[in-house]
Amino acid sequence: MIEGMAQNDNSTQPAQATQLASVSDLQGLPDFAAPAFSPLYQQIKGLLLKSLQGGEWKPGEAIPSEMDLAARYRVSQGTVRKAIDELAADNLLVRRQGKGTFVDTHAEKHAQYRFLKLVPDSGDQSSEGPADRQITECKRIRATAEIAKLLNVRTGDPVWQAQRVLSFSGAPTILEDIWLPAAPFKGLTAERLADYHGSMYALFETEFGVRMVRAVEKIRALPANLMHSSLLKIEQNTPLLSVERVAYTYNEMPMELRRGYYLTSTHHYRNELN
Amino acid sequence: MIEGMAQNDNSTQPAQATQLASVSDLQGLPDFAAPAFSPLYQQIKGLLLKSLQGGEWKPGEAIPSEMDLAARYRVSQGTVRKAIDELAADNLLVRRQGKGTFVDTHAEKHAQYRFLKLVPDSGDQSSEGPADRQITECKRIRATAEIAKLLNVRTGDPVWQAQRVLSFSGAPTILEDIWLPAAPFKGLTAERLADYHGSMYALFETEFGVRMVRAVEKIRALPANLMHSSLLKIEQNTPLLSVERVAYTYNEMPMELRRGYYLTSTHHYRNELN
DNA sequence: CAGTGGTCTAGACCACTGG
DNA sequence: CAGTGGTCTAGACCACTGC
Repeated sequence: MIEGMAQNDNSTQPAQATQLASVSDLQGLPDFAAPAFSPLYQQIKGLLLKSLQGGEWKPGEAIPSEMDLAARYRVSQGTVRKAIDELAADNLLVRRQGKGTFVDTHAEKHAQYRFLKLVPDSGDQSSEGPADRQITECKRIRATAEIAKLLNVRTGDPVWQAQRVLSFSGAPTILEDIWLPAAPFKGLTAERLADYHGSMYALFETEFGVRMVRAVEKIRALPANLMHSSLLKIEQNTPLLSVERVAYTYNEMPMELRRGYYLTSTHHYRNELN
Repeated sequence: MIEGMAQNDNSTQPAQATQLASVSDLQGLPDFAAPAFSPLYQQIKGLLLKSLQGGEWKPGEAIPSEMDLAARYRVSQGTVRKAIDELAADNLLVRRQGKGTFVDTHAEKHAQYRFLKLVPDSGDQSSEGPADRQITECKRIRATAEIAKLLNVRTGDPVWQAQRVLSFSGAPTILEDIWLPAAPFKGLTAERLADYHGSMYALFETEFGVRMVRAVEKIRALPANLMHSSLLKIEQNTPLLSVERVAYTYNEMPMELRRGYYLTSTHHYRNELN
């Protein structure tokens, strides 16, 4: 099927965008639905995405060269290039001049804290040592309606519930409650969480083949309750930054719910707006 | 000088990247300094940026067509295109197929709340009416050392200090303290702030020619003090989201310091991570 | 219909990496 | 040195806008 796409009949004329049979044709959408023109490079992007999801190329590995992909899909290098450009912009791929294009991974220095935006007030991330991680809980429970909805599973489905405390320079600073659908994370234990050296998302990739691609956070201020105060060693009602994060893998599939409580006396959440 | 750049001597061969005399040559940097190769399209981007800063094209206006710019700079359309692509990605320009490329502006629907990430918990931004804005203060003061440093002016320099309260559906929700360097905002008054229909950044553009391009926020949780509680009509010590924002115009020049205090009982700060 | 941005190709050369 | 991504060009045609 790959072979048949976007073939150009006239070899002296450059090929133009060729429309594959679109999904809407098969679904019998009404005529007033937009014809959904999609340029060639978007279709290529879709095919690359499918290969990434399917695990044809694993995190950290190189994908075929632009020339190879151009040959495979029967399009020009420039078209492949544009597709890869977009995937690189989405942080799914990483280009390295002279070496190749690689599947991005959380298991690398540059992406160590990709989703953690809490930084010391000094601004110097490296001034403080690596975070000390303490797993305080890891058990299998049944999803409440609320959790189930956010994780896109059914109420009562099995999910992992974990809790951990992160300390910087010995000071407990972050408390996190984490929920994961049980199925994709079969075999998770507190030990594996505790023993792993690297970010939690790197572990998800390495041990379970689940790559987080995107996340959405809802941030609030709220007073520390009894649990917060005892685990973070602060007084009750101390204002905490509440960060509810839903992380998604490919296909907008939610794979993690994380409720973080950040102590912001010596750190702050840093955000850039463009 | 524009005419002389990147001229191609050989008309049968495509031109290659031509290196203009670089700044470092003039500054006599040591030899071990990187030669700072910069591709043609980056140089074009720089020239476009200079025209934007210089006000050659004003917010909302169309810039010359890609073909015109290619002719002006003596490069191919593709090279201009790539320069514009980057400026569009930075939200400095907006492309509109069939119409042209325009200087982006805050004075438009799609950018109305570009820097305000507080949304109602319902998620439906349009469910609540437009914010009710109440200016509670606008006066000229002398910059404290702290304010001066963030605004990149000298301690004691004149700055505007304004305060306002935003209410959604009648409920006070946001309190903002705002500091602006006095010089670029000559003639600001509480009336002008109050009377203007549109975002504050749109006013800055329209009335003072100051276009905010980028901003950085530091977010914390803190307890409401007396002032917060009275202006937002809440109890003291209610946890508030504290959002300190520094907004920059071209050239990384800070032009506004804004300290926002958000009530997060019915709203939350929404952030997307990629 | 002309003019704009958007897509696609083919081919050349440059910059960088590693054997 | 070969192989990779990065830049640049020239030219063609497509999609969209507005007169």
